[in-house]
Amino acid sequence: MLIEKFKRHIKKNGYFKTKERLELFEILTKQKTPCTIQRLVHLADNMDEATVYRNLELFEEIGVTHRIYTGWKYKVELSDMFRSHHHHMTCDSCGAVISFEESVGFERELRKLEQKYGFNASSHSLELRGSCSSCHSNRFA
Amino acid sequence: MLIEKFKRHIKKNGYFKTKERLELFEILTKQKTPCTIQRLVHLADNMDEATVYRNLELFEEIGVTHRIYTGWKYKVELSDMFRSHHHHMTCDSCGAVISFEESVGFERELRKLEQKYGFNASSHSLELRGSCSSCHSNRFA
DNA sequence: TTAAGATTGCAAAAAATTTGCAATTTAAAC
DNA sequence: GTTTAAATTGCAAATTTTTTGCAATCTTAA
Repeated sequence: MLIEKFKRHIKKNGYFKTKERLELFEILTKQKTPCTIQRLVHLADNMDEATVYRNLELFEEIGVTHRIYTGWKYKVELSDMFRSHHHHMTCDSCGAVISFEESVGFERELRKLEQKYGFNASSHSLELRGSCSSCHSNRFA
Repeated sequence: MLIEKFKRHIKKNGYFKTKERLELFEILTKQKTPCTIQRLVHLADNMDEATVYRNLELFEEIGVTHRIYTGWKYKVELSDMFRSHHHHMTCDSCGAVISFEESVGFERELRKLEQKYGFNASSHSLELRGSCSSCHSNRFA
């Protein structure tokens, strides 16, 4: 269970496992696409805004979540620790967010890159913007 | 000259070429790394904050700039129209931002991806986070 | 069960962004 | 060059987002 892993992770990092943190995590697990902070504040309506902010910061610090920039705002989603590694394509016309896994070929390119620059990548993000298949097939509709 | 191209682009889109816009553009051309909005507001200290915001929005709308999420904030930089296509690696320990061009192999993967999902990508961003060569070679210093 | 320390809610402050409007600037027509 | 209509700016105020201090509450480990 994800939630169990989360509890362990929180403890391992020396923090308390509070009902607010569990709930915020639950909310995050339910999201199909990355979520703005405002939306999370809204969804977590039984806890204080400040608590949401403080916990999102904590989550990011201990690697539970990460932020990505999709469309026009940055958004939050569970990190690879709790969700399989993936990237996004965002449709500028309908707003759809399509997640995809990265290819072996892409990983290989990434490794080449790290080698070339002596850079040690702990994470990476790849975001595409454009138009999804249903939007550009309806272009003249 | 970049600035000439910028002037033409502004006109082509039906907007006025004001000294504020020219100056903001100049500032952008001088940045070696992506810049937070706050920093731009600071650099453009002879124009009103609201003007900076309004013009950055305009620049984004007509494709002069784009935003990327680097480190912890999103930042603004000139788009491919005014700067050669590239991506970034950000060092989490010293904050250095290294720009790199994308490889042919990577482009190929991208095209495969578009084909697979019928997605028409008008732009994409790839951001790496991690530690740069000088930082991890000094890890034990 | 208790005590120490972490976390929360609340209220207020600070920071970031947006908006309305009068004054100014721009571009195009004369 | 003037003139004129429309776009843009600066300013002040409003709004929205994020952060902070602190007392009350909750969590953990003993």
